[in-house]
Amino acid sequence: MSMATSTYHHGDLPSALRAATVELITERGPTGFSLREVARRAGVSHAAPAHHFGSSKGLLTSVAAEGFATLVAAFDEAVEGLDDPIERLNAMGKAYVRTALNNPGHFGVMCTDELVDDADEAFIEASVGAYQRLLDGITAIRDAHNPSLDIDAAATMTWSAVHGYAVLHSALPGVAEKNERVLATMDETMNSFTKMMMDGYRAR
Amino acid sequence: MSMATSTYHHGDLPSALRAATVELITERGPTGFSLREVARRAGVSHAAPAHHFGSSKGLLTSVAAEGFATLVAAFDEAVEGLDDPIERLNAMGKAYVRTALNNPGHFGVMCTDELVDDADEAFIEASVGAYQRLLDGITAIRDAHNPSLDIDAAATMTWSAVHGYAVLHSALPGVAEKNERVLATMDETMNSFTKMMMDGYRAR
DNA sequence: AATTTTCGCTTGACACTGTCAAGACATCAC
DNA sequence: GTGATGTCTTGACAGTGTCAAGCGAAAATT
Repeated sequence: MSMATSTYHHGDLPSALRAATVELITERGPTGFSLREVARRAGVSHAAPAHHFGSSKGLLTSVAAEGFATLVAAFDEAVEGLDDPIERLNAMGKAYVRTALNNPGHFGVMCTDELVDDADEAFIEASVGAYQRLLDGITAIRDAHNPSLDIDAAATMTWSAVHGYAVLHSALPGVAEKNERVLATMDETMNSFTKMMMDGYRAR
Repeated sequence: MSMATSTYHHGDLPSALRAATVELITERGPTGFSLREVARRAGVSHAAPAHHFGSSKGLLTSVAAEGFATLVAAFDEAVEGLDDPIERLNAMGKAYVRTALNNPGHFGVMCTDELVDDADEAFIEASVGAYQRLLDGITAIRDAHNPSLDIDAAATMTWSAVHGYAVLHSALPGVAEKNERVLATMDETMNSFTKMMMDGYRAR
């Protein structure tokens, strides 16, 4: 047989372990993560994860890469059909915060870089892919509104602002209460961000 | 006798434990932190920290509070003698990033909120004190430049941008190499941030 | 001055953690 | 069928946070 998700004894243990990891971190936060508890939830022995991911860092890195891939997909979906560069950047900002708050298990790992192996290929590819989306967005704004815009500075500030907002406003654990409230007001906040930043990015 | 720093057997064990914690986290990152290793470095038994701080969370909360107090002091020192509101906010932004990168042991704990007890009094006081400095700075800009500026939105974005910048650019461990390079270019980056944001905050 | 209480800290134990080496065992290639 | 491969288990190791009990010095009380 050739089911994509079926390999050997378990079926697709790596994916099951990632899923259990996300579930566990969503419940207890990155601190509450434990390789053995993940193994327990996946119904395998305590040393099974190490076989696939080497160490706990390997597993978390894989989860982080998955998170960045999700983010990239969210970016692409958010800008679909939008032409105006400012609208596109605004949509990406909202998509970033929304993805972060809706996937707290992933997000918590993605942005605590000491949990992650920066040299991992899949991780690098997904994360630079995400940043590239932002750079493209800023470049489009430069082309449309302000030829002398410093793309790196603008990109750094944009990413910092949105990332900082998400970090400061995502609570983990205890997602339900707080994150939903933030999501409710997030659109308006992002609109403010966009307006304030765009006034700066545009030529005067 | 009545030496302020001398209490009992050790002298001032709580402070010594905080110092050892900062040292340890600077070396190995928040993940590498261990209550027993801290006790070892302070030269006391493995359960001594719990006696003063209850749990590892208590110790880390105390370290975080110390970090916010340091930040408040850095804010106040940075704006001293400056009158122009924009200059003052710019100086505060630089002070934030500088403090974060120069005190990575503290900063790492301050901004991973699951390590910290949000209900701790000293922690609350120090952290809202820091945020209040920012609010005051934004308010001054509103008064001087733009009566209709939304203070909360501007404050959120400012804090997010600066915090996000610090988070994304502080490496831990491995401080020496990276953080110094960031610090070298940080002033210029913060000036860009200020310029871009101020164009947005000012009335058009 | 003697004695009790208080407080700082130690000791020992518990269940838990990540990682490593060795083995079991199903599948695949041949 | 036989060996090789890769998946997973088992067992052990040192290390962890936290708890209960105990020790001994200082302070308070008498």
